Amino acid sequence: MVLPVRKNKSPNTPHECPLSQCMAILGGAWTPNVLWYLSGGPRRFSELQIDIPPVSAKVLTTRLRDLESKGVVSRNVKPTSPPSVEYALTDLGQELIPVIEAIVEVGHKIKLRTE
Amino acid sequence: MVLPVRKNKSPNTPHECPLSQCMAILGGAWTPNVLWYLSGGPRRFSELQIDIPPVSAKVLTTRLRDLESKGVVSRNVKPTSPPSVEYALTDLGQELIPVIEAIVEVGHKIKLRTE
DNA sequence: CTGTATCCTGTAGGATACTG
DNA sequence: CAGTATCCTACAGGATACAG
Repeated sequence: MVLPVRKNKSPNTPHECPLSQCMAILGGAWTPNVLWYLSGGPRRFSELQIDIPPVSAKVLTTRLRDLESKGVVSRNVKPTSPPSVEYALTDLGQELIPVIEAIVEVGHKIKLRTE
Repeated sequence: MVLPVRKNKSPNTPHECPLSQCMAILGGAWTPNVLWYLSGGPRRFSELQIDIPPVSAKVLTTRLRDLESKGVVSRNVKPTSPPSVEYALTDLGQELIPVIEAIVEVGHKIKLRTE
Protein backbone atom coordinates (compact mmCIF):
# COMPACT_ATOMS: atom_id res chain seq x y z
CA MET A 1 0.00 0.00 0.00
CA VAL A 2 3.01 2.28 0.54
CA LEU A 3 1.26 5.49 1.58
CA PRO A 4 1.03 8.55 3.84
CA VAL A 5 4.57 9.78 3.64
CA ARG A 6 4.36 13.00 1.77
CA LYS A 7 7.52 15.02 1.76
CA ASN A 8 6.99 18.71 1.20
CA LYS A 9 3.63 19.24 2.78
CA SER A 10 2.25 20.82 5.88
CA PRO A 11 1.45 18.19 8.49
CA ASN A 12 -2.10 17.10 7.80
CA THR A 13 -4.85 19.32 9.10
CA PRO A 14 -5.92 17.19 12.01
CA HIS A 15 -9.59 18.13 12.27
CA GLU A 16 -10.69 14.82 10.92
CA CYS A 17 -8.97 12.36 8.69
CA PRO A 18 -9.51 9.25 10.76
CA LEU A 19 -9.79 6.87 7.91
CA SER A 20 -6.31 5.49 7.84
CA GLN A 21 -7.85 3.34 10.52
CA CYS A 22 -9.56 1.54 7.74
CA MET A 23 -6.49 0.46 5.90
CA ALA A 24 -4.60 -0.04 9.12
CA ILE A 25 -6.98 -2.86 9.85
CA LEU A 26 -7.97 -4.25 6.50
CA GLY A 27 -5.01 -2.98 4.56
CA GLY A 28 -2.96 -6.06 3.96
CA ALA A 29 -3.70 -8.33 1.08
CA TRP A 30 -5.78 -11.32 2.14
CA THR A 31 -6.56 -9.72 5.47
CA PRO A 32 -10.29 -9.67 4.81
CA ASN A 33 -10.15 -13.30 3.77
CA VAL A 34 -8.31 -14.31 6.90
CA LEU A 35 -10.89 -12.56 9.01
CA TRP A 36 -13.65 -14.11 7.00
CA TYR A 37 -12.48 -17.66 7.43
CA LEU A 38 -11.78 -17.15 11.08
CA SER A 39 -15.31 -15.91 11.51
CA GLY A 40 -16.45 -19.48 11.00
CA GLY A 41 -14.60 -20.49 14.14
CA PRO A 42 -10.99 -21.14 15.16
CA ARG A 43 -8.70 -22.36 12.41
CA ARG A 44 -5.22 -23.80 12.36
CA PHE A 45 -2.45 -22.37 10.27
CA SER A 46 -2.56 -25.12 7.70
CA GLU A 47 -6.32 -24.92 7.49
CA LEU A 48 -6.13 -21.27 6.62
CA GLN A 49 -3.60 -22.06 3.94
CA ILE A 50 -6.09 -24.47 2.44
CA ASP A 51 -8.94 -22.00 2.81
CA ILE A 52 -7.03 -19.34 0.97
CA PRO A 53 -4.92 -21.20 -1.57
CA PRO A 54 -3.25 -18.26 -3.25
CA VAL A 55 -1.72 -16.95 -0.06
CA SER A 56 1.91 -17.74 0.65
CA ALA A 57 3.00 -18.97 4.06
CA LYS A 58 5.06 -15.89 4.57
CA VAL A 59 2.23 -13.50 3.96
CA LEU A 60 -0.21 -15.53 5.97
CA THR A 61 2.16 -15.42 8.92
CA THR A 62 2.66 -11.72 8.47
CA ARG A 63 -1.04 -10.99 8.35
CA LEU A 64 -1.78 -13.17 11.35
CA ARG A 65 0.96 -11.60 13.44
CA ASP A 66 -0.32 -8.25 12.38
CA LEU A 67 -3.88 -8.96 13.37
CA GLU A 68 -2.67 -10.49 16.58
CA SER A 69 -0.74 -7.39 17.55
CA LYS A 70 -3.89 -5.38 16.97
CA GLY A 71 -5.85 -7.61 19.29
CA VAL A 72 -8.16 -8.72 16.54
CA VAL A 73 -6.96 -12.30 16.40
CA SER A 74 -5.70 -14.64 19.11
CA ARG A 75 -2.97 -17.23 18.70
CA ASN A 76 -3.02 -20.40 20.72
CA VAL A 77 -0.14 -22.85 20.55
CA LYS A 78 -1.09 -26.35 21.55
CA PRO A 79 1.96 -28.22 22.87
CA THR A 80 1.28 -31.36 20.89
CA SER A 81 3.54 -33.20 18.55
CA PRO A 82 3.56 -32.17 15.84
CA PRO A 83 2.68 -28.74 17.15
CA SER A 84 -0.58 -27.16 16.15
CA VAL A 85 -1.51 -23.52 16.38
CA GLU A 86 -5.04 -22.31 16.55
CA TYR A 87 -6.07 -18.86 15.48
CA ALA A 88 -9.36 -17.30 16.42
CA LEU A 89 -11.12 -13.98 16.38
CA THR A 90 -11.15 -12.04 19.61
CA ASP A 91 -14.27 -10.20 20.70
CA LEU A 92 -12.85 -7.17 18.97
CA GLY A 93 -12.32 -9.20 15.84
CA GLN A 94 -15.91 -10.39 15.90
CA GLU A 95 -16.99 -6.82 15.50
CA LEU A 96 -15.37 -6.68 12.12
CA ILE A 97 -17.44 -9.48 10.66
CA PRO A 98 -20.60 -7.50 9.94
CA VAL A 99 -18.40 -4.82 8.47
CA ILE A 100 -16.80 -7.20 6.04
CA GLU A 101 -20.12 -8.73 5.19
CA ALA A 102 -21.44 -5.30 4.38
CA ILE A 103 -18.55 -4.66 2.05
CA VAL A 104 -19.09 -7.97 0.34
CA GLU A 105 -22.74 -7.05 -0.03
CA VAL A 106 -21.92 -3.84 -1.83
CA GLY A 107 -19.31 -5.68 -3.81
CA HIS A 108 -21.98 -7.97 -5.17
CA LYS A 109 -24.14 -5.10 -6.24
CA ILE A 110 -21.23 -3.54 -8.01
CA LYS A 111 -20.58 -6.74 -9.88
CA LEU A 112 -24.20 -6.98 -10.91
CA ARG A 113 -24.10 -3.49 -12.34
CA THR A 114 -20.86 -4.06 -14.13
CA GLU A 115 -22.01 -7.24 -15.81
CA MET B 1 -1.37 -3.67 -2.91
CA VAL B 2 0.06 -5.81 -5.73
CA LEU B 3 -1.74 -9.11 -4.98
CA PRO B 4 -3.60 -12.15 -6.20
CA VAL B 5 -1.34 -13.20 -9.02
CA ARG B 6 0.12 -16.43 -7.86
CA LYS B 7 2.10 -18.23 -10.51
CA ASN B 8 2.38 -21.95 -9.89
CA LYS B 9 -0.87 -22.62 -8.15
CA SER B 10 -4.12 -24.29 -8.97
CA PRO B 11 -6.77 -21.73 -9.79
CA ASN B 12 -8.37 -20.83 -6.51
CA THR B 13 -10.96 -23.23 -5.15
CA PRO B 14 -14.02 -21.20 -5.95
CA HIS B 15 -16.36 -22.33 -3.17
CA GLU B 16 -16.06 -19.07 -1.36
CA CYS B 17 -13.32 -16.53 -1.28
CA PRO B 18 -15.43 -13.48 -1.98
CA LEU B 19 -13.39 -11.09 0.00
CA SER B 20 -11.31 -9.62 -2.73
CA GLN B 21 -14.45 -7.57 -3.08
CA CYS B 22 -13.32 -5.79 -0.01
CA MET B 23 -10.03 -4.61 -1.34
CA ALA B 24 -11.49 -4.08 -4.77
CA ILE B 25 -13.60 -1.35 -3.24
CA LEU B 26 -11.53 0.07 -0.44
CA GLY B 27 -8.17 -1.10 -1.66
CA GLY B 28 -6.57 2.06 -2.91
CA ALA B 29 -4.79 4.36 -0.55
CA TRP B 30 -6.97 7.27 0.52
CA THR B 31 -10.06 5.59 -0.87
CA PRO B 32 -11.75 5.43 2.51
CA ASN B 33 -10.95 9.08 3.07
CA VAL B 34 -12.39 10.09 -0.25
CA LEU B 35 -15.57 8.21 0.53
CA TRP B 36 -15.67 9.73 3.97
CA TYR B 37 -15.42 13.30 2.83
CA LEU B 38 -17.92 12.75 0.07
CA SER B 39 -20.32 11.39 2.63
CA GLY B 40 -20.73 14.93 3.90
CA GLY B 41 -22.16 15.95 0.55
CA PRO B 42 -20.85 16.68 -2.96
CA ARG B 43 -17.33 18.02 -3.14
CA ARG B 44 -15.25 19.56 -5.86
CA PHE B 45 -11.88 18.26 -6.87
CA SER B 46 -9.98 21.06 -5.23
CA GLU B 47 -12.03 20.75 -2.07
CA LEU B 48 -11.09 17.11 -1.76
CA GLN B 49 -7.47 18.04 -2.19
CA ILE B 50 -7.81 20.39 0.74
CA ASP B 51 -9.73 17.85 2.78
CA ILE B 52 -7.03 15.28 2.29
CA PRO B 53 -3.81 17.25 2.14
CA PRO B 54 -1.37 14.40 1.78
CA VAL B 55 -2.94 13.04 -1.37
CA SER B 56 -1.38 13.93 -4.69
CA ALA B 57 -3.51 15.12 -7.57
CA LYS B 58 -2.59 12.10 -9.58
CA VAL B 59 -3.72 9.63 -6.96
CA LEU B 60 -6.86 11.56 -6.18
CA THR B 61 -7.80 11.46 -9.83
CA THR B 62 -7.03 7.78 -10.02
CA ARG B 63 -9.12 6.95 -6.99
CA LEU B 64 -12.03 9.06 -8.16
CA ARG B 65 -12.03 7.54 -11.63
CA ASP B 66 -11.83 4.17 -10.01
CA LEU B 67 -14.76 4.75 -7.74
CA GLU B 68 -16.67 6.27 -10.61
CA SER B 69 -16.20 3.20 -12.76
CA LYS B 70 -17.56 1.11 -9.92
CA GLY B 71 -20.67 3.24 -9.72
CA VAL B 72 -19.86 4.33 -6.21
CA VAL B 73 -19.16 7.94 -7.04
CA SER B 74 -20.65 10.26 -9.63
CA ARG B 75 -18.78 12.93 -11.53
CA ASN B 76 -20.52 16.08 -12.67
CA VAL B 77 -18.75 18.60 -14.85
CA LYS B 78 -20.19 22.07 -14.64
CA PRO B 79 -19.51 24.01 -17.84
CA THR B 80 -18.43 27.15 -16.06
CA SER B 81 -15.26 29.10 -16.47
CA PRO B 82 -13.06 28.13 -14.88
CA PRO B 83 -14.49 24.63 -15.02
CA SER B 84 -15.59 22.97 -11.83
CA VAL B 85 -16.22 19.32 -11.25
CA GLU B 86 -18.44 18.01 -8.55
CA TYR B 87 -18.10 14.54 -7.12
CA ALA B 88 -20.77 12.87 -5.05
CA LEU B 89 -21.67 9.50 -3.66
CA THR B 90 -24.21 7.50 -5.60
CA ASP B 91 -26.88 5.54 -3.76
CA LEU B 92 -24.55 2.61 -3.91
CA GLY B 93 -21.79 4.69 -2.45
CA GLN B 94 -24.02 5.77 0.42
CA GLU B 95 -24.23 2.17 1.47
CA LEU B 96 -20.53 2.16 2.18
CA ILE B 97 -20.71 4.92 4.76
CA PRO B 98 -21.95 2.86 7.69
CA VAL B 99 -19.37 0.27 6.76
CA ILE B 100 -16.54 2.73 6.94
CA GLU B 101 -17.88 4.18 10.15
CA ALA B 102 -17.92 0.72 11.66
CA ILE B 103 -14.30 0.20 10.71
CA VAL B 104 -13.34 3.51 12.22
CA GLU B 105 -15.20 2.47 15.35
CA VAL B 106 -13.16 -0.67 15.71
CA GLY B 107 -10.08 1.27 14.82
CA HIS B 108 -10.65 3.49 17.83
CA LYS B 109 -11.00 0.55 20.15
CA ILE B 110 -7.78 -0.90 18.83
CA LYS B 111 -6.00 2.34 19.50
CA LEU B 112 -7.33 2.47 23.03
CA ARG B 113 -6.04 -1.01 23.71
CA THR B 114 -2.69 -0.29 22.20
CA GLU B 115 -2.10 2.84 24.21
C1' DC C 1 -9.53 24.70 -11.93
C1' DT C 2 -9.02 20.02 -13.17
C1' DG C 3 -6.56 17.20 -14.56
C1' DT C 4 -2.25 14.25 -17.64
C1' DA C 5 2.34 12.72 -18.58
C1' DT C 6 6.80 11.16 -16.89
C1' DC C 7 9.89 9.44 -14.14
C1' DC C 8 11.28 7.29 -9.96
C1' DT C 9 11.09 4.73 -5.44
C1' DG C 10 9.50 1.95 -1.43
C1' DT C 11 7.46 -1.76 -0.09
C1' DA C 12 4.05 -5.48 -0.10
C1' DG C 13 4.04 -9.72 -1.49
C1' DG C 14 5.65 -14.12 -4.39
C1' DA C 15 9.10 -18.17 -4.84
C1' DT C 16 11.97 -21.18 -2.81
C1' DA C 17 14.60 -23.40 0.55
C1' DC C 18 15.34 -24.46 5.19
C1' DT C 19 14.39 -25.22 10.67
C1' DG C 20 12.41 -26.69 15.43
C1' DC D 1 3.11 -28.70 11.37
C1' DA D 2 4.19 -24.00 11.58
C1' DG D 3 6.76 -21.17 10.51
C1' DT D 4 11.68 -18.23 9.19
C1' DA D 5 15.21 -16.55 5.83
C1' DT D 6 16.46 -14.71 1.32
C1' DC D 7 16.04 -12.84 -2.70
C1' DC D 8 13.43 -10.58 -6.20
C1' DT D 9 9.75 -7.99 -8.68
C1' DA D 10 5.57 -5.60 -9.72
C1' DC D 11 3.03 -1.88 -8.95
C1' DA D 12 0.91 1.82 -6.04
C1' DG D 13 1.88 6.11 -5.23
C1' DG D 14 5.01 10.63 -4.77
C1' DA D 15 7.23 14.70 -7.32
C1' DT D 16 7.23 17.64 -10.85
C1' DA D 17 5.99 19.78 -15.01
C1' DC D 18 2.69 20.71 -18.25
C1' DA D 19 -2.24 21.14 -20.74
C1' DG D 20 -7.28 22.43 -21.82
